[in-house]
Amino acid sequence: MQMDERKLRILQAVIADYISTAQPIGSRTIAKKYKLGISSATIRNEMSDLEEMGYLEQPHTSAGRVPSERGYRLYVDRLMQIKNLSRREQEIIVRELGDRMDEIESIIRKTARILSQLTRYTSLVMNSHIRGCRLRHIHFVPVDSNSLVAVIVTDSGIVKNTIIKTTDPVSSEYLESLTRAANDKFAGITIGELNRCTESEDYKRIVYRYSLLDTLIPLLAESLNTSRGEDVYADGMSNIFNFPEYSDVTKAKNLLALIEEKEQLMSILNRMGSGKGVMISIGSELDNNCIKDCSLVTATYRAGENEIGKIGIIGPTRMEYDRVVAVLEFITDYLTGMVERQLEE
Amino acid sequence: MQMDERKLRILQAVIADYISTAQPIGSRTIAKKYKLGISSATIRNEMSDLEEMGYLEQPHTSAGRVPSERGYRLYVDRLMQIKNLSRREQEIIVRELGDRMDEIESIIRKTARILSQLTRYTSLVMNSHIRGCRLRHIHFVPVDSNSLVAVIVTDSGIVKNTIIKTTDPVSSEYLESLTRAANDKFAGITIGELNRCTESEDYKRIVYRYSLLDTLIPLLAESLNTSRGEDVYADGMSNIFNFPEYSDVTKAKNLLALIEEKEQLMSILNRMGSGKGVMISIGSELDNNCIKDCSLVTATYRAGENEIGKIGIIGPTRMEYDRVVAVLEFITDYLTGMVERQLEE
DNA sequence: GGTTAGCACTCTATAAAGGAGAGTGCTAAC
DNA sequence: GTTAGCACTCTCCTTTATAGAGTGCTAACC
Repeated sequence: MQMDERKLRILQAVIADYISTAQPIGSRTIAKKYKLGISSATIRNEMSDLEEMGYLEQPHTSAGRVPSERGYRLYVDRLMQIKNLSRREQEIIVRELGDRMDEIESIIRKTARILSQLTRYTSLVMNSHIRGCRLRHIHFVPVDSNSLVAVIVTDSGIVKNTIIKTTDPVSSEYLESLTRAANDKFAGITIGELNRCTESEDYKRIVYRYSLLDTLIPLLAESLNTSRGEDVYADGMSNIFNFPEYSDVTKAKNLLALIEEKEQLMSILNRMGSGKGVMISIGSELDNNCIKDCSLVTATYRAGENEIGKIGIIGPTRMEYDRVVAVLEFITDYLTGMVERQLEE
Repeated sequence: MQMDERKLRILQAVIADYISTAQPIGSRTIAKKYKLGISSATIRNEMSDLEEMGYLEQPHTSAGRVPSERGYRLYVDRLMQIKNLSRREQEIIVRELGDRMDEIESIIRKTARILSQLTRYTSLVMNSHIRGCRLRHIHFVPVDSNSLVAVIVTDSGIVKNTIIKTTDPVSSEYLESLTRAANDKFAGITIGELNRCTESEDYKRIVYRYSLLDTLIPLLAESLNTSRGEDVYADGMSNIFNFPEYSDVTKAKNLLALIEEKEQLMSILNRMGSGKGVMISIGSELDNNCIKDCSLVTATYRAGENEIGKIGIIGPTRMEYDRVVAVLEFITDYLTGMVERQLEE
């Protein structure tokens, strides 16, 4: 059995119809709705072939057909045409996100909100490790006699702060000179290098003068490098109830529980690959039992070569892939542009 | 018709049983399970009275009875006995939360996680406006030529940062002197006063020397005072599926959608009152149609007289109030203690 | 007068039975 | 290779019957 143009067009019609109706599709429906110039009987034969080839499935003998994971895979790889966003949708994105880098936390939330509103699915936004980012500024700010805040500004405009407790009291004057010294020495290196730089001659010289740094820098480096640096935010979770596939409560619960389990969710997102363009994982490709009837579509945005974060949409395998891909591409480009403008300054 | 001891005990039995079984309770069940020394027929008569008085309801003629909102209200006000947390549960809380004030964001998440795990309901954690908190330190940290971060540390140890864009380039030396000047003048006043202080003579004098402050302080004050200062975090949303009342998908969707709608959720939390002790709102008392079959139990934690935040549990009106109240009381006390230790330092 | 046993009655939930409808696969004709 | 026709299959919905739980009422009891 081999694939031909007509089979592809029938498969495309079945998938398009199933995505919009969630009902098994019969040969007559295809014959009526899509003017393929062939009768339902012919379509019936072709659909039977497509089933044999593994692209369609039958819920039961006398029902229509439903795309299989393999069918969706073929669809997203070869058949679907990515729709451009309407002018209005683009305007919404630009208006909501603004054109300047704001606080990272705020961008994450806004992005998640827009994603879920435009797609009507659940959106995920993850900010990655900032290991690869370069330190633009570091500031030590006193809190009380035994604790201080280290404020880090990276070249991509990300601001982070970490509370650090010290054993001995520290004066604010001392912190000021510490700030100056740290900026002199560490500005420009990457966060990842902070870990390793404790070996360098330069470091030893400066620690000799400012002994507290020897405690601070490792603490800081650790805090920035551990999982705390990574985080994932979800929005539009109630959207999952828009789809009949989640009228089964246990399925809805599974999905929701997974989304709340940030650790697991991040590992799934991290497995998605971070090449340029949009990544799609369908059903069992996700390799996680809780979401075996879900699809995940993600895109990575970056500053230069550094991955800054991932955005994604999770929903039923019967997903409007064309639309979701379009939205993700647009928003990723927009975010990347925003970061780049920031870098240029 | 008037209430007597026996009616109260029957009501208590009905509510306790309904909370654990979610099934309408019949007179025979009460007679068998709870040794009240009276027959089912007597109980039947009493239950009929309790219904007439508005404390019980009948789903249909030949079913058992279910507590009404009024019944729950009486129960939480007069009947329930708050259970103490087990040693093991207390240990979990202490272990997870630690004993020192960490970053506020991290505390919020941990608290939400513990709350939902211990109660098996959905937890809410809100941090309130920090208007009433006093400024301990303010620091301006350069980001790039046209933007800076204002880092605020309050006396209760809360750290906040806000990105501020400036029209003209600012040197980091200038920011340093600005930081010194601002600390001199503003340390010790409350965040709320930041708004009003622009009228004072002192302020005018300092602005005369550091003209940029005239732009920064209002921006900062606004950013700290607007809704951004308030935030609410939810955890354990998938727990709602543990309860048969949410096997109806539209109900689950309603609740979930409300929890995602932070603005509305905060206004509900803010309406809850912030007296000492635990507040309970049952069903229509919440005055919101989406959650008219939910109950919300909240507690406020504070530093001195300032409200720092609220923690709460939302779930079906058939809620284990006694347990939830115990958990909330314990955690609020614990958080308050943590803040106070911080203040003493 | 309050309490209780007994019983008829009501209502729901569950299972069984009987179409209606949609879709298929096969055959035979084009 | 394509198509019309048709018997067959399977689900879904409605109807019907039945079991079970619980009530309210009455009459007897202490």
